[in-house]
Amino acid sequence: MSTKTPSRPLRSDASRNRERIVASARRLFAARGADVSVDEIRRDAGVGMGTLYRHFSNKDELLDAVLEDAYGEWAQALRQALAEPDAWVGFCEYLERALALHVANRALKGVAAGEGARPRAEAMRARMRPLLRALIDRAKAQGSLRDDFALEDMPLVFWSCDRVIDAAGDVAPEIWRRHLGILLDGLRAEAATPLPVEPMTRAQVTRIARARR
Amino acid sequence: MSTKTPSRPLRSDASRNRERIVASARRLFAARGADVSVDEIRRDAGVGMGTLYRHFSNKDELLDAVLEDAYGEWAQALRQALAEPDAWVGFCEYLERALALHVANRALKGVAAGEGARPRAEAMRARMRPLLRALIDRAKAQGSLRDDFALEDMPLVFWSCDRVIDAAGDVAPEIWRRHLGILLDGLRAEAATPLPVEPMTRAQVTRIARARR
DNA sequence: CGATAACCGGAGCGGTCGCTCCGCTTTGCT
DNA sequence: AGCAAAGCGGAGCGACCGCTCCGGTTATCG
Repeated sequence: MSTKTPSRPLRSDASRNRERIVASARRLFAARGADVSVDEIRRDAGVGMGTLYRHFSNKDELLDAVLEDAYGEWAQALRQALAEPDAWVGFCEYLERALALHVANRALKGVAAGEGARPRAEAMRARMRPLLRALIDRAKAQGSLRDDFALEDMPLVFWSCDRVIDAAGDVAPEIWRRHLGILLDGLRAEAATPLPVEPMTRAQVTRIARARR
Repeated sequence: MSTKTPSRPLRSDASRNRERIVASARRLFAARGADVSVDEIRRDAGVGMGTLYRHFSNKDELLDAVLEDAYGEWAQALRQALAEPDAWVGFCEYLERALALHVANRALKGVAAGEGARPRAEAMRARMRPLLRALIDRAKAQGSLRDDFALEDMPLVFWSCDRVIDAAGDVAPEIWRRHLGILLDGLRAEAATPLPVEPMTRAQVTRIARARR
């Protein structure tokens, strides 16, 4: 009800306040993740609670709106990776760029795996899925990515690296690159050893995402 | 003040209640992790809040006491791993057994990396550290574990796998084995590619642990 | 058996959180 | 200029959390 294009344009004070909320939310969510409180955001923006909740019907909607740019950068990282002539390099660069975005914007945590009730994120994942599949297939065809890697293994990589980013915080802000390096060494075709468990099914991935909201 | 051996033995109702609290806590913490509320535990045990807090001066102390057996099993997994003739197999089995314990007892999450103010856990880590170093050095000497792996990389493995266990929950309860499999493939000496970042220092690991409580 | 210290339960405190409600103010059209 | 509608701020709700406090109960010992 609140973010739909209204019949009348916003009153000047309203649109000004909306911008201030978005700016504060963007800054605070990026710096400290999705569990910054709405109260802190509205204080930072210098508005009341009522003002915030007239523009965004709940916290998830605010998050989703504020993250829209980040979704775009994420999608661009994927397109750039596909443009890379070497399939393996492209695959690695995708992960590096996507995770660098997670470092710069800690509210992105969990978005790759589909957590939160955030329709824009859902839409982005749907658009990206075929590209991601292409990236993976291309690297497999090249013989560089291990053949038993599945699209549904992607959440493992993001869960894993996101956790390292979160845990290390400001104390070891670059250590996720080391973790990703080890993981990538394990994803090379030459390193492959039979894995003890089949990948998740799409249904499982979806159920896990749905359970986390 | 509460768990020290008292001058007098506990009154019969007191010791009975203590056992009920420990039993409930063990079951609930194991099933759902450390953030089960103390209120739920005391209700499950059928006692009042006062009773619980006379026996354990705070939640962390209850956790630490209840996890003591688990610490023992963990240490035993490490000793068994060192007894294994093949160094690499020993290394792998240590991780598999330790993480299987994390699945059976979700309150163990974060213990490997030193989170929480839990003295018994701290003591166990101190006792285990030299053994762990031996396990790693032995596997490196054998030429199976990559040479640039450091003791301080261990938290990466536990953070990473714990996160997968947590995320997958009951939907894909075995998928952590797949993740660990990929990670282990990346830890093999033959798979090693130069890593982009130095391992954490001991000081960093300590600071991270201290920050998380 | 009666005294008393130890033990009991749970209401309630002070703190989070996301979110609602409503009396007052401002804006922008007429 | 006047006025209704739109927008405003923030107190406060209800649900959590870990933990404290205290009046009533009960086990244990002389």
